[in-house]
Amino acid sequence: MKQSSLCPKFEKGMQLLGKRWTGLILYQLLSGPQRFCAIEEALPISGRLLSERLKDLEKEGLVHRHVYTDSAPVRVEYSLTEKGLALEPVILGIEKWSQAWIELT
Amino acid sequence: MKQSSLCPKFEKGMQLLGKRWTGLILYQLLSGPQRFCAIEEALPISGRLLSERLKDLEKEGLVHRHVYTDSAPVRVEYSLTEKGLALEPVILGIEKWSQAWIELT
DNA sequence: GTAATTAGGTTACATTTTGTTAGTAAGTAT
DNA sequence: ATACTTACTAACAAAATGTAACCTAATTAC
Repeated sequence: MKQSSLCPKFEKGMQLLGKRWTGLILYQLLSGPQRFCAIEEALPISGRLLSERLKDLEKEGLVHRHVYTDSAPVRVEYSLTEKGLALEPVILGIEKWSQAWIELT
Repeated sequence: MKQSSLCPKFEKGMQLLGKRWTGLILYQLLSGPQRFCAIEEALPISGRLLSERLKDLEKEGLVHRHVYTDSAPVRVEYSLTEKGLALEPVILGIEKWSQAWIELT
């Protein structure tokens, strides 16, 4: 791997979205705060990876994690931060492009 | 992995962009048709993977491959198809988001 | 009291995908 | 004949992913 003349911010941003599941998880959260199991059911992703991705996204500040300790079993809700929400147009753009251009085999 | 109620077109589109390097390769081609070695130099990607990704993108119809046999050594030029070019706003959107929100550690 | 259930994970391990390095084919230049 | 170039491909190690089983703590069913 060589040096690139790419903007490091852009490179990092692409690395985030260019990771499997990230886009779909963010898309799912666009419809509102959701619990772990709700996201797991909505996407064809396994619990292991969902957990891993949510941890990444939280670390990068795109997703917020809120634990409700009042009820049991514990409920954990994930929601988009301002930074995550700022990706909405991009994600909806991908959705539109897919509708327009992708053909199913 | 479970069933999802996701739109299959969107899922496939995300799968494309959610593959490592795809976004950066398309970004690079936005600046015009380019040769294999030019893309390789512009991005921190190895020849093996660049070759693999370009083959994928060609198969999906986002990229066109043109071989110039007149000169030697052979020149191969890659360019965006209409379908690939249609992703321009999305890719530039990711660039803008990265500039605005990514902080370098 | 014992067993089963639920939510949100984690561990262990097989399979795939990546990254790295070396090598190939066809045609030039020396 | 030897070296050099472009655009790859083969071989193999390292990392990421998919799959299944298990864990903890509280709650309910029997």
